[in-house]
Amino acid sequence: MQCHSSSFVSAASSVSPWLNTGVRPPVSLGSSISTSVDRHVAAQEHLYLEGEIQSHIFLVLSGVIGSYKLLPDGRRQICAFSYPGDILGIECEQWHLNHAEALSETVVRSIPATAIDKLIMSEPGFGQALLRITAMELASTREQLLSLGRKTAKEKLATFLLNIARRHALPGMSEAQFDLPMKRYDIADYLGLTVETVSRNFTRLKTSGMIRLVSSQRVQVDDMNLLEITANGGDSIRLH
Amino acid sequence: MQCHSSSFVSAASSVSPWLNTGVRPPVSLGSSISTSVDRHVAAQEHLYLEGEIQSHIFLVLSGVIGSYKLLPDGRRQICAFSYPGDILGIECEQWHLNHAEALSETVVRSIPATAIDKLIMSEPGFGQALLRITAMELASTREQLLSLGRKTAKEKLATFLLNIARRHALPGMSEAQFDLPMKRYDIADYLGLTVETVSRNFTRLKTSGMIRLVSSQRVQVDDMNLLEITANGGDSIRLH
DNA sequence: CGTTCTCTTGAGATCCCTCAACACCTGTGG
DNA sequence: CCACAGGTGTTGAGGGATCTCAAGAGAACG
Repeated sequence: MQCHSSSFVSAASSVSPWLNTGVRPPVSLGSSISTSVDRHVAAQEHLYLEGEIQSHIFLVLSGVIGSYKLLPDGRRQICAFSYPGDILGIECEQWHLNHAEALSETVVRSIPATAIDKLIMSEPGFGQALLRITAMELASTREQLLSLGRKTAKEKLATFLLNIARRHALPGMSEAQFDLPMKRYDIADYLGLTVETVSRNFTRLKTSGMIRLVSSQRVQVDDMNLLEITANGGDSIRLH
Repeated sequence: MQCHSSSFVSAASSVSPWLNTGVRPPVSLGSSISTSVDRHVAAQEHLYLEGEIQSHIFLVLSGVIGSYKLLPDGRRQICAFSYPGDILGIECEQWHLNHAEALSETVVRSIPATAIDKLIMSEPGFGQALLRITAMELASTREQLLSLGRKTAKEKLATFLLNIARRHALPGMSEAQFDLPMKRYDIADYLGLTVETVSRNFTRLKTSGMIRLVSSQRVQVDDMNLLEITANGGDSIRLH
């Protein structure tokens, strides 16, 4: 289930000021990492478990990985979905602080931690790239905090769909239609809701004319504008 | 209201592998930064606003800073409290992605972004220290996601109090009693609740014998063990 | 063409929110 | 010294969004 690859990500990030100066180019990691390995991961298979020593970091090539935490009684919170192009597994400790599970059939490129360490020390721009990746992850996690803490179920779902739509709009692809690579149960655990509430709110978004479900896994956005307004709570009449 | 200081944080972090090898020392930033300035900030005063260009990063010396996001209708989510010793203001963009407000009278050391950039490029261990700080911030934000998404009000408050107690236990201080440097309203916006619910659950924790309120701002923990169990949902009988 | 998994829909229960009143504290001015 | 005002915290009553429990509808697969 493994095939070797000679390079990690093609473009190397240059050495440049991190904070205040200069343009911030899209992040891409290091130069050639001869030890990286592409690995096929079946749906439901785990990449790592909480508490395990962090031996690799991963670049998602296809599919989705869910990083999640559990409470003792089984309640689950998915902290992040990692889509193709995303990096996961960078931790502040030597062991992993959450579980990582493939939510669909997935291919990841796994890079040994030792290789990362070498690059950090040898290639000056590499550490900056890692910092930028981590800071971006932090920013989107904070965005998710706002969603979990202060948005209604309908707003949460609209926000989630909007984010996926935008991510799909990157190349020349239409942002109007896309696949949801994860199950309703996973969406629920990401949004801090139950499956039933997620399903009910899909229906509400359909009824409001924002989206259609081509299939239960494929979404067609009919009114991107209204979806965006809904995501930010703009359709509710709240005075404050 | 400003007094100059000659150094930022005394200890310099050394150049060492980031990921898998070696011990991970407690983080401390850079060597002498001659341009850093200590600044007194009144309660309710803002350090920066969302969208502003990021000109400085800040080290909290005393008090608390709240980093928060707003929805158009005024709903607020505090993403993080920054206590003495914490760094805030590291962003993945050139502008700030959230507001930062002093929640009590506060003193911060502000370091110009230009100085940070110089250190990143000149001192090899510095970028690693920033990376570790950001990764730690990400880890605690994910912990907060679990709280917001999956915990009950009582569990959220217990988790919050437990975290503060642990933070205060660091030197030789007792973790049993401490001040809450922020208002109920801020705690509510941090936990995704209303002030009333926060207040009611303070009462519930009191009634359960876990804590006492010396004053409304000062907490005495009587049963740390039970508090911890409550924080992780262990006192509710849930089978799953 | 069952079996299983997933998704949707319904009905009732529950936790938290909303609205409201009151208690407490502090500072101010009479 | 007291009256008052404003900010803060607590408590109560009722309502509503989401959860729980339950059943049925679709889709995937051997």
